[in-house]
Amino acid sequence: MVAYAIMSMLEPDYRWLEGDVLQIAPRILGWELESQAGGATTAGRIVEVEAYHGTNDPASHAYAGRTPRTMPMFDIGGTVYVYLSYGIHACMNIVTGPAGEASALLIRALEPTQGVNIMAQRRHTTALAKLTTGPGNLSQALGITVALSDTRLGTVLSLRPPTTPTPSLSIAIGPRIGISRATDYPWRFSLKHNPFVSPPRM
DNA sequence: AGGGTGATTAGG
DNA sequence: CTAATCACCCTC
Repeated sequence: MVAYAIMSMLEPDYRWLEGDVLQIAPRILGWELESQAGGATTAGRIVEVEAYHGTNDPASHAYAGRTPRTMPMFDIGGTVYVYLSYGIHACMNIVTGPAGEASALLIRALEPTQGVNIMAQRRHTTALAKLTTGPGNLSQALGITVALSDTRLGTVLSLRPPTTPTPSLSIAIGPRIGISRATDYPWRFSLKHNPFVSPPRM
């Protein structure tokens, strides 16, 4: 009992990520994504995500079934899935749902909260607006690489809840960006009027 | 609007 | 082995 209480304090509870990805997507806005990668603490509030809905979503990497790369997507909610895009950009996803479902949220933009100087060094710019906007850019800022794929939230990467809940009226919903299939699904979620959301803003 | 960049995947 | 395809980003 005591051991369980201590474990609960040390390990944040990510079981809420085992639900439906389309329910979780708006809820995760406002949460802080914190990284200990590279021996420094960097973090930002999540302001934009896209939902990828398992093996039935033509735009999802899981659509083709289980492959070596996408294996983490088939693990339980709270697993981290990072893939390399166009040979350059590491893009980070948080897996949702039960094991076998392969749904995930692509983190598309953050509002910087911790380690701004380090992020500026890694991004080779001091422009705050360019640090953590776009999935490849935020990974570079937080030191996220494909080496972190198939890890679990609560190790190198972790989530911290928002201080105030996000009103549903302040959430914009629209089609996903940069895909060639299922382009009409309204599965992109962002905070309205937030300057760190990637273009096109909604 | 166009191109760099290289892993990943299916197909021969 | 080859070739196509990319859940991107920067510069022009």
